[in-house]
Amino acid sequence: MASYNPYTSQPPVSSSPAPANLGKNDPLFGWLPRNVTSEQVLKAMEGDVNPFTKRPHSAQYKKILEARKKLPVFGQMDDFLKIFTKNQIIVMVGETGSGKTTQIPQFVCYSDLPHTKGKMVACTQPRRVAAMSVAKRVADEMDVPLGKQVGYSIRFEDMTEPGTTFMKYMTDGMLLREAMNDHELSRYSTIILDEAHERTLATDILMGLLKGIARRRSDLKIVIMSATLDAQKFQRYFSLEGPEKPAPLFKVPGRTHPVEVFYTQEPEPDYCEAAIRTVLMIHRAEEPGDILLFLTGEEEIEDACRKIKLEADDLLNQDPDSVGPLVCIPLYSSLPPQQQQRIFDPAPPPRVPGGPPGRKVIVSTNIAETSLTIDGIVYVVDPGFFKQKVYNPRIRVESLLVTPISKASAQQRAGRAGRTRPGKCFRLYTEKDFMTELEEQTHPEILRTNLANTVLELAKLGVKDLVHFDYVDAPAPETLMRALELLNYLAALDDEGNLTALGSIMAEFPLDPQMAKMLISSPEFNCSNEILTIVAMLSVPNVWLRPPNQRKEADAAKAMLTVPDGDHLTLMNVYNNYVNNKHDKNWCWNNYLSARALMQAENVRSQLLRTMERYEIDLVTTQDERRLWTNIRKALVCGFFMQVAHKEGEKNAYLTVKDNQVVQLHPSCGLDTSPEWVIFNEFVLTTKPYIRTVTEVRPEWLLEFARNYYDLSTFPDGETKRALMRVQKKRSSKVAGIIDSTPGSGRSSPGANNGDEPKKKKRRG
DNA sequence: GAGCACTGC
Repeated sequence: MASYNPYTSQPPVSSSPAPANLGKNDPLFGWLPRNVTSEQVLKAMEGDVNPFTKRPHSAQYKKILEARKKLPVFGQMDDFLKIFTKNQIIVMVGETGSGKTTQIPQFVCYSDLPHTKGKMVACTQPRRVAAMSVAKRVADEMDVPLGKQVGYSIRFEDMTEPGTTFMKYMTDGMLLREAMNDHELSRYSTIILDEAHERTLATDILMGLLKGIARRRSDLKIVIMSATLDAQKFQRYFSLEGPEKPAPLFKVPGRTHPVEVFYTQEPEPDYCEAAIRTVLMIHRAEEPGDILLFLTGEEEIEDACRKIKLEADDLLNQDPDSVGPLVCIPLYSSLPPQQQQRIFDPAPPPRVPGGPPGRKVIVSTNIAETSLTIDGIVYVVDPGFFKQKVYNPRIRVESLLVTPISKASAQQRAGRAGRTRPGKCFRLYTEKDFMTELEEQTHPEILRTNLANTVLELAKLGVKDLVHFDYVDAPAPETLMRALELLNYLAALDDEGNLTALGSIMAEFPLDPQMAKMLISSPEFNCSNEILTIVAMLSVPNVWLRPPNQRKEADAAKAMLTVPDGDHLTLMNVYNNYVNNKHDKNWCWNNYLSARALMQAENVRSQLLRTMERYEIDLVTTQDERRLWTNIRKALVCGFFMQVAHKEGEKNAYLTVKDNQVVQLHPSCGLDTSPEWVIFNEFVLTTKPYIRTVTEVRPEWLLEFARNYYDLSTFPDGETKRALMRVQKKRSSKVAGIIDSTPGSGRSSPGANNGDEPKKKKRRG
């Protein structure tokens, strides 16, 4: 045998097939997959031939390599490779600036050699932009074109080449999707979960899955990358051989500058006012350097920017010799990208040459804590609050609450001051409160959210017992019960909790179960074309723009597009008009519509259409408009029968069916009457309990298309139940009238409204 | 008569 077989002394955890024989001049000649030394890797990296493409390394490559060598993680390659060789699961901690996201996956590729066995290395990210930009960087570092050996996969964009790509960055949600149709994730030899400490829903579910897969697939290696504070928890969670053997930890220091932290002496009663005062104090008294202030939402941010600007201009006029000019830049996600770019503008120049330098203040939501990094920040002002989604399973409502941040979050915020040079962080709470009042970690998303979608995904992932699934943190039983109950009513799960054929298709759609059910049912009502549009519109951010100084004009424009029969029909009408106006941005602008959101809706619509085609769900429509609208409203009932409210009393007060929550129509609602029965897309708890995106429905549809849920014997007593009973009585006598066609036995008169004809509308008010 | 923390499929 001429060539050496590299697999004879392979460690037991691997069961990979033998690679193609390598010639003596191949940079990988003689390497033992998963038993590669740092000497071998360094030699290959510094060699003239790219070991993965067999092409000469470019000059650019060598330059980048020199920069990579300065990263803290690079100096620990040897340690990493040793620990990777010896273990199936590793927990790795690398602080900001360590280079872990770009380097560790490359080290893994050099050791694992996935391309020699037809496998891939995956590295997940919580955000799309991160997956894209890191993949681009790593492709450059490995001297390959993006989308070939190194690629990425995110929703709407697959930049990989089957058979060529062996290093794939992807969003955590995307890997979860793949797992639904490949329960063992068999395409991957190593899976790296990055930013695990963020505890997104997808990462949490992946951790549970991977723990199970690791037991069945000894050839799969797993690397969990996280921030310091969470490492122990993950080490314990991934101790496959019992609690006394936690998963090994690999730790890399960060490369940041020290940040001095200051606390207030007393608690601040008004954090917004205190924040503004602190920013101005820094501006007056501290060395040059930009400021980052964390507030909780758009309104607070815009208000603070106005006030800071006013006061700073005053200071500049009073004392131009010692105070420089100041610009204040708001930052939150609903700002158009162009305005978000402003955060990278340089600070303003001195007002006069040689005068005091200018300063930039960024007033931001939590988006600047994780998603966006801004270089040049020297001062952080942290009032200690953020808006958090919380779910109340009892009344099935998610709401946003201003809550104190966690210690981990406070640490992260402070760190934003030390990216380019030593900085300062001003915390607007006392040190005692920091020590005693703040939680260690932010609650993971799985504990704060409606899990209907997740439970359906888990069922599709083959998890039989959802309650006893090995969660890193188990959700509240009531939240799981609510999800199981909804999915059972939607017929996605049977009474034993098993996934039905319908549920299996529902899970394929990137939609909430109610919307998936509605879409799948819609061909029966000859309106799948329209329901598809409505579902797409409901999946994107609000399309209505309402600039503060043009509210009247915006409302008038909205009225022109409103369909008084229901907000769902209005959404469809907006989309159709958008398409009829050739997707014109100016048309959007003139009608106070967000072109960005409408483009997104179009994108989502075409993705959903592809899934429909895959499952042969017909795209059909009804020609007659009034008939079409009725059919659409019937199809709505098939998904949203649990989100129905009944008008009770005089003053537009509604009561949700079964839950008996008192709610009102949201002021954005376009109905011109207040109908007796309405279906709603969401229940929001803001200043009052509101139902938003509302359409009128007929009670007989509820009884007909959602028989199980509208089994009146399960209803609490009350006006809703009595009203439904009257409808039921009428229906049964109508049915009796049809069966026993004796004249006069049926109550219904000929030509009674059968639901296909429009009703006359009463004007409200 | 009111919003819209942030992601992801």
